[in-house]
Amino acid sequence: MAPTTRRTSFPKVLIEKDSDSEQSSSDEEQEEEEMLVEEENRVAENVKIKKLEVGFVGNSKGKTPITLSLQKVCKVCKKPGHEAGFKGATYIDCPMKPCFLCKTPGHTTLNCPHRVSTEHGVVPAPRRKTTKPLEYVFERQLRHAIPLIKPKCVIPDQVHCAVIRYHSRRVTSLEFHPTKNNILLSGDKKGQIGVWDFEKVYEKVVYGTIHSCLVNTMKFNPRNDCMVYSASSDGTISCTDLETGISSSPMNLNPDGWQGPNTWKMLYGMDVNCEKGLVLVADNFGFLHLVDMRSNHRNGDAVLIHKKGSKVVGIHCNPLQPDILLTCGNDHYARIWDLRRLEAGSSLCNLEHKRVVNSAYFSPISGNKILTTSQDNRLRIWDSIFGNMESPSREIVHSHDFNRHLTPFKAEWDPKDSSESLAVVGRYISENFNGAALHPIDFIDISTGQLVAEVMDPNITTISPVNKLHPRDDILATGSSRSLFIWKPRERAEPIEEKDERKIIVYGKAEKKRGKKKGDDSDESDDDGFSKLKKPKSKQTEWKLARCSKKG
DNA sequence: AAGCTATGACTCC
DNA sequence: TGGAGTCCCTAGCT
Repeated sequence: MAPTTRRTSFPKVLIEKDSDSEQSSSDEEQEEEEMLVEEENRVAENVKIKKLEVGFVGNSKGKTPITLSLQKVCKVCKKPGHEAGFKGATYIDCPMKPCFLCKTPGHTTLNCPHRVSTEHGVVPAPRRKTTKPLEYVFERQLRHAIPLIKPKCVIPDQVHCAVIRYHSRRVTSLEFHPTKNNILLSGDKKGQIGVWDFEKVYEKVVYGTIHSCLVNTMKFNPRNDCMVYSASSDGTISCTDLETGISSSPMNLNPDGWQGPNTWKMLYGMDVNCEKGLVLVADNFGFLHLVDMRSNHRNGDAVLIHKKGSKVVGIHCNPLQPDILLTCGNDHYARIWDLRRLEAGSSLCNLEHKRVVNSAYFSPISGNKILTTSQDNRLRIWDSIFGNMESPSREIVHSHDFNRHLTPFKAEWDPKDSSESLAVVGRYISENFNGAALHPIDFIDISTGQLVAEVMDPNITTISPVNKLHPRDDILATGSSRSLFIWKPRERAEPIEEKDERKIIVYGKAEKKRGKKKGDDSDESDDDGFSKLKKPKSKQTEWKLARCSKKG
């Protein structure tokens, strides 16, 4: 049989035969075969072809040897002549594909005009002059509250402490305690919720029975900061007492258990409307549900707020007007609603995106701006909800690709920034930092698109999609894979001493494994994290061990 | 050390 | 409309 390989699926191993006794059954196949041969010949000049005799076929008289050509092809497009992948700590794109960063064809990430170097590329959306009365009111009444001169921002750029492999699955959500400055809550893919005092580092609790899968959002009860609401893909909202770990379920959308994927409801976006005493939560079928905080029971019927059957991933109540609601989801829209007259199709505004919208947040102080993160690798900013909402005020190209194995990236405002221009978001594509492929966490001035800072640590080689800035202190919390990190400004972060187990705690299986043969690791003890090329992933969590193993 | 797999959006037919 | 197939930088385990 002749190989019936399609051109688009060029094989890594070709079976060549010396005899051409068999003809292709169709012209198309023949043509394809010719193209393959042509390509092979062309590439043979550049790429070494190893030939390997593996056996014999044919009749008993003259056995014809099968020769395998191990020809190097691009793992992305399966075509020869180039190769995509890591060269050391630098990733080489496949030139046949559109740019991995801005998604436009004609160039690769390496020479993309939007490549993060000193600044992000900004695509200014057309800013139409409007004479809307609301915008006028905004200019008169609100603009003065926003300082024109931006305050100097302090970037938490050094890891202060960490718990490695704190969770048994990847971290999906983070939340700072509203009053206790040192408490960080973290939810994971398994449904566990961690409570960590990051100043006492070892003081941590993991509640493992609150949910059975992904903790998508956590919000504190504004009237009782000991209680936290959590929305999960198990279809429940839980209300948990952080002191005791005892939780109740004010809502369970899957009371009959698993009846198949078509009926299983999952809860994603959630927020609290303190004025009305409501918890608002949305599901994967496009519906919004309300829970009364006093009675801890459902309030009214579900309302369809996004395309039926599509996932609603984000809900945010306006900080100044809690009845104004911002939602976003898989139907490629962020939508603004008025809670006082909420019904299907009654949105005040629909903000169109090219792909799924991972998050949409009002600005934290005035509530007048909107920042969205979309899977088309763009952050979008609307400068005034009273202004022209037809198109965003700015689009910032930023690498935060969708990847089914990662928690979706969400750009988050700095709640302390009075100018409402600083946002933090993890970066997907890695950069070669002194020979290590690292995925930094970016601080972006969303009023200009400028990259204010990119923070990274040689020990964190995993992508950090979950980030939260502290409501009062200059602290950044990061969830990266199963680990948590607390960042502080370099001048204020206590340097982590070698052998310092007070600041970096390592949990998990690999530690035990490595612990047994700790002595064997002595030959790695000169590993400073920057000394090699792209470090193996397994090195990520060897932080403490790498430091501890430095002796003398 | 290579291979497996958890898993989701999107496109195509 | 829905099912099958595809997919570029994952992370962790065997």
